[in-house]
Amino acid sequence: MTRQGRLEEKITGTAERLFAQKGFAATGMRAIAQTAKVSIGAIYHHFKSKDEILERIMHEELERRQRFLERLRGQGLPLQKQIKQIVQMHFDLLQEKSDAARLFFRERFDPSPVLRAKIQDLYGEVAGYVAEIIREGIATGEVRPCQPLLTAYTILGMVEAVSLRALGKDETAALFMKEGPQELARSIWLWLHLGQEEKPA
Amino acid sequence: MTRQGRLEEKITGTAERLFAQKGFAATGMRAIAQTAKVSIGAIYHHFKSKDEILERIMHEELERRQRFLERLRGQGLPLQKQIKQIVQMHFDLLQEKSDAARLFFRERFDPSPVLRAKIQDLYGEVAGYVAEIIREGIATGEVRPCQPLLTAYTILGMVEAVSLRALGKDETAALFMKEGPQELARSIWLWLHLGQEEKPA
Amino acid sequence: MTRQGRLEEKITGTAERLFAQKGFAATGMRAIAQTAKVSIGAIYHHFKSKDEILERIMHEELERRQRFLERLRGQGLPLQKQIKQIVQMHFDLLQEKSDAARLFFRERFDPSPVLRAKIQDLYGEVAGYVAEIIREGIATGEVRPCQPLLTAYTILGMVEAVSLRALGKDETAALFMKEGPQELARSIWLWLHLGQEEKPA
Amino acid sequence: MTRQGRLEEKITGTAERLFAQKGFAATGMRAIAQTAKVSIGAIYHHFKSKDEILERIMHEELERRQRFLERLRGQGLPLQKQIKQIVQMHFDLLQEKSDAARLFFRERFDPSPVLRAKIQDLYGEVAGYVAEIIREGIATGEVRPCQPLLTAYTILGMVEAVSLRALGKDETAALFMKEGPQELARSIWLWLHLGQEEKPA
DNA sequence: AATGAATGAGGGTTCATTCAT
DNA sequence: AATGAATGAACCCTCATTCAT
Repeated sequence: MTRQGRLEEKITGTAERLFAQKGFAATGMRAIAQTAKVSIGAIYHHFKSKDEILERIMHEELERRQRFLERLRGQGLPLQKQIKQIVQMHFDLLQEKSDAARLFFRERFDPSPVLRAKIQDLYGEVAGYVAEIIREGIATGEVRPCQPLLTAYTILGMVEAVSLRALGKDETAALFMKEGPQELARSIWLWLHLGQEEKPA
Repeated sequence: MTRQGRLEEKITGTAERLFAQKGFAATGMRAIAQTAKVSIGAIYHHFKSKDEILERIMHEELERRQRFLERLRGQGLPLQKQIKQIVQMHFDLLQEKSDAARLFFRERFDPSPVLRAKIQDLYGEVAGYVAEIIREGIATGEVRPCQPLLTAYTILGMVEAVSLRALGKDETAALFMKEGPQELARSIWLWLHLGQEEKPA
Repeated sequence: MTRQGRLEEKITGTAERLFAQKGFAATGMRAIAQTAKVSIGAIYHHFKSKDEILERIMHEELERRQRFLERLRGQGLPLQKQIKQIVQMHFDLLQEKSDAARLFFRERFDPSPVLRAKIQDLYGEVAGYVAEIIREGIATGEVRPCQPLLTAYTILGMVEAVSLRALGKDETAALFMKEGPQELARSIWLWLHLGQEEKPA
Repeated sequence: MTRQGRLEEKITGTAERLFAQKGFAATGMRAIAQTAKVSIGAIYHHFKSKDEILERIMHEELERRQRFLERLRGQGLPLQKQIKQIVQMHFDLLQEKSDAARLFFRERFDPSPVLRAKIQDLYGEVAGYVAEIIREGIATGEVRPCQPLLTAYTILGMVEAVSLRALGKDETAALFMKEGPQELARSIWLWLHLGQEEKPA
């Protein structure tokens, strides 16, 4: 059992890295086998197909995010704190498993319809959760009136754009990785919160 | 000349559609040739490689945006109006050539390093233009102090996230396509414009 | 192991024949696979490329000659006998593996620069050994003074010209195959040995 | 007419060079067309096929040698002089049209059966002529007893080996080109002539 | 559980040649 | 006479996957 887990992790870990570096389509099973120092037969013993490897990696990554959101939901934190936490989670996962994040950015469209649907569902779930927060904020008067779901997508877009840039290797990327979370959380809160005073002005 | 142009357009048009649907890597030259009702040889007569087809499509699409921005620059519109126009353009092109847009969202990471560099360059130009607008806004006091280029990337990220969702086929997508432009333009303006009064608070 | 060796031999054997008949460039991998009743994939499992097949054939053939020469070297035969043996070996290998010999005559110029260099190196080794014999002959006074390496090349040229003609299917070829070895050995010895008495004349 | 000739020469000249450099199979029609600054259509207007280009080049080169031999035959020169002339011709043609010579060495086996037969015929003719000279020499006692045709092939082999080496670009090649003809002519004569005194010894 | 030899369809690309202009 | 766009078979090679061991 432990042995099994070890081998599977070795495979998914290697695949994650290679897929992130060269892309799913461009990474061959032979490359995975050789890099992971495992026989091709062994891979097929644990995974039905190449698609399944990607699926397993993505699935795990998605679950991680879902678990986080569920935990967050139960804590009843104030709105501003929740936003901060969501942004922070994004960057934490980015640093902790940058390959998985990179892979996530790349292969959002490529995989099998099943997996693609799964990914879009999760994305929708995250967006829905954020929209819910916004909706509540509007109700309590903390947030200016707006289309909640659309605004949620907009916020996720901002976070993603900055994350993506933060994955680079230059100084700007380093700066983004370091200051991105606070700056974004502050900006977003500002933006949601303050808008309401502006209209009359 | 006209004949040549026709054939090349037939090829790029078909390729654009297939690449957008199945992905660049998963689309074979044979598939392009058969779908476009053209011989493989003819394709290679006009394009050096499969990469060059993608390159040409991307190049044209990005040039379209550049041309628009240049025209916009010459009109001397007020800042808020310019932002609105840029967001609107994004959505217009999205509706007019949804395949190209979809393709652009996919293959930003996949193609050969050369092509990737080219795409990033052209993308950088668009971002640069937006940054320039922001810079001017800061100078006139209309925009709160910020790093213009990074803010530009953030804005493009917002627009992209909403655009991407708008490409779907459900109700939400329709809603985003319809209300996205105004809502985004308003949001972005708000965000850029308002921050400055907040700091002292 | 045995299985592997069998398959590789089947491939090289078939390739040897086809290359010799139609030429390296004109022989396709499909033709080799079909003739050898082996899948294309199997060929590529054992050989990195088409070039490598040729390389392996050539290498083996040249090694065969090298092994012979090494054995010969250890026997300490008189010079005239050694020459006779070398010529005889040439013709024996010609009869035993006429395809390989034919192939050798063709493709000396065609293959990739890398392979060409390899072939020339191995050829050079054979020539070097002959040159060594000549050098020893000069030292003992049995051979007239001459540039040993160049004389070696000349000798190999003589043998090759006759061999090549002997590969045909007519009467002359049969005659050459039968009388070539003795006649050549006699001629070469004569040529090397006798020159020295002439100069004074 | 003159125009035609010019264009055809331009094509054969270019092809000769390219075939000699990269080999017949590896040289494409497009490469010939571009290098010769001629359209592909124009080539096909003057030559039925790629094979025909090679055929025309070879044919011309072969005829050149035949004409020489016929002229030589009519002159009734002494044996030694004839050998010298034949060797000299070989080297003259080598220097004058080194590409054609190189090509001749390469593509002796590759071309169509028709052309291959033609080449072998000429080779046989040259050998036959040399054999005839030897036969006469034996009759007059100037040459030691030997198998004339076999000896002729041997001689041609020597000349070829040295020629081939002389086509290189190093110092040895230069030396061979310069001294090869005399040295070879002397060696061969020596060899043919002197052998007879040896046997009794 | 684990191996890696074997499969063969399909990949992108090149080629000599044709033919409408 | 001359052009070069168009053809499509064939090129070498890679691939995910299977299966006997």
